[in-house]
Amino acid sequence: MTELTSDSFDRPVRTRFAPSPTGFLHVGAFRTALFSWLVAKKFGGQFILRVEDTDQARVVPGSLESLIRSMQALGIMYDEGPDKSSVAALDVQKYGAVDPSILPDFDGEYGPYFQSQRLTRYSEVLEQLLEEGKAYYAFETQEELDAQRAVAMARKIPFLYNRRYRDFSLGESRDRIARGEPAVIRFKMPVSGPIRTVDALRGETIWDATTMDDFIIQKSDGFPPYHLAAIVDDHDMLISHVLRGEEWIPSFPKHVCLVQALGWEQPIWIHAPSVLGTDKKKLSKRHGAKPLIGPVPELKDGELTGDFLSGLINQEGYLPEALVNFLALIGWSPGDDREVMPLSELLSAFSVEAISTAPGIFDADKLLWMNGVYIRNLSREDFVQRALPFLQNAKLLPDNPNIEEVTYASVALELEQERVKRLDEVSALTDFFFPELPVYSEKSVANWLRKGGMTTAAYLSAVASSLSNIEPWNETVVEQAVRNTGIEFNREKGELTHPVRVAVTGRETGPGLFETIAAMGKKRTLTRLAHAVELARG
RNA sequence: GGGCGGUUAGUCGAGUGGUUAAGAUGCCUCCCUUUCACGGAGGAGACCAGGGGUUCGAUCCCCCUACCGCCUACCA
Repeated sequence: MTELTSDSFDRPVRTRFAPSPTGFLHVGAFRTALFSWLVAKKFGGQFILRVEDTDQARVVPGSLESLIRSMQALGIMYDEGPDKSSVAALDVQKYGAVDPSILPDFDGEYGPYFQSQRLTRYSEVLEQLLEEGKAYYAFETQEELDAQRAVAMARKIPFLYNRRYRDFSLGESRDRIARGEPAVIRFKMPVSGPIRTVDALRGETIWDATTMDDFIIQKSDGFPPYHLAAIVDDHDMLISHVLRGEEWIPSFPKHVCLVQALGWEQPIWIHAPSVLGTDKKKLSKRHGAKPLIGPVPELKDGELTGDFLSGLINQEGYLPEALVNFLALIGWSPGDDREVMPLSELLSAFSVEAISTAPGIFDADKLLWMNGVYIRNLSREDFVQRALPFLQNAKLLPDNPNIEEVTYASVALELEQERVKRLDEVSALTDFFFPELPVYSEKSVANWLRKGGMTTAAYLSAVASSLSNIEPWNETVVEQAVRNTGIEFNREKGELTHPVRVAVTGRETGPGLFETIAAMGKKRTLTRLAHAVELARG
């Protein structure tokens, strides 16, 4: 088993997250990025963001900005990666505009960090491989390959490229290219024998070379595919630990052979387990995963559609810190029974060895619980600060509220804090505070207003008149007044409070009755009481 | 079809050649409370995927099978 501590590894620890800008950042990809970040920070190393945009056709406008904003929101930022100038050099049409204020001024020493800007470096490597006879030009067209594949499929035998051009002379190939013939470059994999790979978590795997073919390392458009670009960049960027998703395991031997052919030292390879949806299928942009930051236009059959997906953080109201905590626990655990752990604690508890090899399911119920825990742990001020925008989204608060409006909303918010599990719930929880009259739920009116009829009407009138005289208007005095009236009417417990609650809030559940009344103020309370008296009379 | 990876309650997961197999979430009950939520106390829920070995003894070690997943592109 490869040693995993930084002491046993003579290079500084550097890890990377290397997404392709083909959509929004979702929880599955982010979980793996988080693991990478944790490894780097655990050993005082650097975390790099590298954009894998070698497939130019799949670049989606806006995905780059969404990616960076999400990482920023989650507090998992890169030490090296896209900066103002490298982003400015991008085709705005293709990548979408990126607000420069979210970008760092400098990218780092090993850039550029966009693969599309590293083409000359790939050519160098390709040239070397060609010269050393470790790679070769191949002239099949896409159509020819497709046809061959179809034949193999029909005969139910595995398709392997026939290596037709493996031993062609380089000179002859170059002539054909000079004549304008399109070609790709393929890497010479061993034709037979065992290929050994070592993963830090899963140990050694022996692969049979006869089941592998000579894969493409330069496409006919001149771009390298992932297999080549990632290997070159990981080397050039001095990546010490390549931590990626387990979907890369099948191509692991290709990467190991490439590194070997180039005479480079293997990084420590770590394949983290997938994050699955409730249906046990891997979460992906196309399957069940939601964006961290939204809204994001959905990509359907390669086309952007108007079905905007909502963001977990800014629209559904999950706290970034709760998300980070929760996600860290999918595929990793501290080894004891701790679960609610802020980032700093996650960092000190983290270890590569404790990463699991088994995929984990994204359990939305448990996330909801944990989000509630984090919301309750927020200071009142912090909670209000974060919740206010959700009230504005719901139009309960104007876009430019005055001081009084903010103060009133803040008090309402504070009363609901311990009940909130997602920030977007605050509107439904506090909406009755705002209009002159709340929406009276039919059920509540029937149960607590109409049922008592004239008796209830009399009781509520008495409550109203008693409240109209009190001074000062605060929770204690309000409670005293209501309770005294209740006693006069021989009411206690629910009989005493429920009709009043329904009268002033329109519903049966909510924060403490007296603090609610105190918060709403005298005018609003009396207006509602008067209305409820009418409702009770039928 | 082939290759690879995975398998401890619904879910997340700890764990060890001998344990009553942690804990959390979700569910249920009770307590607290004016209600809801929070909090507190309990409860149900796992033949440790199945079958063979090895062993005095296997959830743990080995083999086989099943199931699930991933890859099988001039995508990443």
